[in-house]
Amino acid sequence: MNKKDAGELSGVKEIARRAGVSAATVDRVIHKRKGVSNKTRDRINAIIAELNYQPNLHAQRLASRKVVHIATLVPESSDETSFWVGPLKGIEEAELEVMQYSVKVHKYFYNQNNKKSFVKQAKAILKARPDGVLLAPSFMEESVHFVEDCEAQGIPYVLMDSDIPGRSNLSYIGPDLYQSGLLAAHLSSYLLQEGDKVLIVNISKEIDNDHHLLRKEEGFRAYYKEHGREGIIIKRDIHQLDHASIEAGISRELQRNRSIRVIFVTNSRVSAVAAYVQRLPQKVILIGYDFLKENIDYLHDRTIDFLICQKPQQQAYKGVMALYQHIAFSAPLEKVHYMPIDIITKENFSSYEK
Amino acid sequence: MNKKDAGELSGVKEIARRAGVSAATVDRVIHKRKGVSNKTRDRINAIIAELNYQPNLHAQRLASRKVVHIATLVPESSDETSFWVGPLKGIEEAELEVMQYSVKVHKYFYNQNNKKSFVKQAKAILKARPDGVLLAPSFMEESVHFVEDCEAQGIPYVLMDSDIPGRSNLSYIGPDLYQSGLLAAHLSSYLLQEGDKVLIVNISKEIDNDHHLLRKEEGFRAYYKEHGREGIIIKRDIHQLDHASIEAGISRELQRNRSIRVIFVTNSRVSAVAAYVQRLPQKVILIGYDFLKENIDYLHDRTIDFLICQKPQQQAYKGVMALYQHIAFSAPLEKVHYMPIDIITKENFSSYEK
DNA sequence: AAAATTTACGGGCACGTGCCCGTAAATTTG
DNA sequence: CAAATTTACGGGCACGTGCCCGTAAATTTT
Repeated sequence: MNKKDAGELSGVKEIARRAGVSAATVDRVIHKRKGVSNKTRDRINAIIAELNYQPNLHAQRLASRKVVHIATLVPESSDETSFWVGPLKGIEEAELEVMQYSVKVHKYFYNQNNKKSFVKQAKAILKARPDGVLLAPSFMEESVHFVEDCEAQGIPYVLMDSDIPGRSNLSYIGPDLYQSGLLAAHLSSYLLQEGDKVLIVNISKEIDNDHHLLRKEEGFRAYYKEHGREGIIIKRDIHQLDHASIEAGISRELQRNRSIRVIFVTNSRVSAVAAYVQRLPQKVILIGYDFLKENIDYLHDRTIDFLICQKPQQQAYKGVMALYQHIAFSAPLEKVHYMPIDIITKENFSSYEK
Repeated sequence: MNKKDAGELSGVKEIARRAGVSAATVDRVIHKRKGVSNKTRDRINAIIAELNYQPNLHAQRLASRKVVHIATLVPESSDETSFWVGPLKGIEEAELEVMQYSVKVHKYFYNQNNKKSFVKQAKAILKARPDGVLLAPSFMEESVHFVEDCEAQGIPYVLMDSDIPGRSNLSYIGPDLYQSGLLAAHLSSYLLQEGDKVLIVNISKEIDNDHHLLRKEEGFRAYYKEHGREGIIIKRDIHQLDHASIEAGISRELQRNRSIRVIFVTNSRVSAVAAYVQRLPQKVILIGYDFLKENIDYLHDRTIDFLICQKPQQQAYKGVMALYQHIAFSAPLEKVHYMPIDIITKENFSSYEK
């Protein structure tokens, strides 16, 4: 680690020297503040372009006396699913990393089965006027509303886990749900023998509003349609989340159709299905979603064969970081950032990075 | 973005105030320099612990007048495989990110088929005395030697892509090769019907020295051994890299054994196998390694069914960054950091993050 | 043409840390 | 016990940027 060759100055001072002005004037040009004659401004801008000046982020952040406020709005983790523990960890990881640099993260939570709680929290955020918002939308109509309010107030926001269909021009970090369904279909296609059937299972209180499930199912069906084998798909919607209802739904389908060999559960509730499937005499292949304790347990004893996962923790982490970079350093917000689609099996789950 | 509530000081100055000394003295304690009485040192250390003081990295980096030199030693990308383009990109990505902060990355390359070139480059690095080294080892004996020299000179180093078997206590970022073979076996097990066989293909000039291939094969075999089905495995080593030799090797096995249904190629040369398999009348399932243009093309037309991949670009990026963090901020070097094992198919390759 | 205002710019401090240099006080040496 | 040396500490500048404040010069108003 050698000493730096000192001597020539760099950054704003170097620009100032070349332009024959003071650093303060260069600063005014960079920040587009007034108080500089057009002539000087042009001269300085030319030099900035010529040197391809990039500000030193360390110095910038150090000198800035601003506190950045970021608000996050995600579901609280419930008994029904521990999925949201992951994103929360991601948020906290990011928080820990940036908090010593004058950034505050304000965490808001809503109940996934309760629209009102979402609206209430959204209102609270708007009142607090943060510098940026990370949102995991669940209730489509209300989410659209909230996002519009943010735009009206000029608050940048990032969506995660699920986008809002039909709306472009916003920043999204999360899975490509359609591709994810396609992939599940591709995987399952290898496992089917002549005459076998596939059962798609949607488990949600509001399936019709659940963009997540619907989009995955679309992708899944699209694959078999492309291959002219739509006929082998059977589908079952289950609107109650308790184990008894789920078991009843699945067992009915299995009795009705003996040749079901693969079950594709479109979300993380796959463990509830596994609890039933485990007790069956015949082997049924189970494909589901998300790296959760309860799912991994069934993966471990091979009741669940594949889990598809999209790094929920990293999603949230990246969401917060992207916002921070955008606000603090005016870095551009990527329009869409699809997370990789990971396939987890008994063999590789131990090295899976959340 | 509000103004920060000014008033109370923070960092070193706050510690100094509480201890009733100057900031310079605190600084001496932090950096373990002499010139402080034991009494004062203890008092200051207590306060540091109490406040859980973490230095401001922005200020630290800004104030430091050191230039950090990092050397990287990886294979040059050849006609035979474009694999090393990925890691190189990762290195350059990291370089771009840190170069404005007084970090210089010096890139050295060797020819994978030429031990001497490796030794020569290694020597050149030692002579340049960098602050850290990122190494992708190929020739085991020579790599061990190089690593020992680094240790002797006190230069921290990180291995990537392949570790050195039997040596612990070094930093490694890359795949868990054994697990990777296990996973391939698990995948393949779903695709086999009664009576089918699996063909393992190793393609390398120095198979016996190639830790990569051997370790993957071990994992693969272990899976079938565990399930009492070792008998279905057939193996073929191919020592020449040209297409004709590869084709000859594969076709011989296929003729000898008509029930081969799955071919597992233990490295990125799978595309050469695909070129042959594509022309066969029957469908053979192909599993191979690495996200390369030539492999993706065959994935796209479904000649290759699965590619296993371990984010080569990210490996290199993380390697450089880990070194930088370690040297510049004396962050700890993780002993082992296994990259996730990703399964790439036609459906998900477009969202794969290298 | 003098006064009031606006424009255009420079000086200088602050952010938190690293580190050189100067100097009283403590200790060792003659 | 004075002189030489060592120890223990404080002062202060630098890193590159942000931004407040002061002030000549240019422009407008009376």
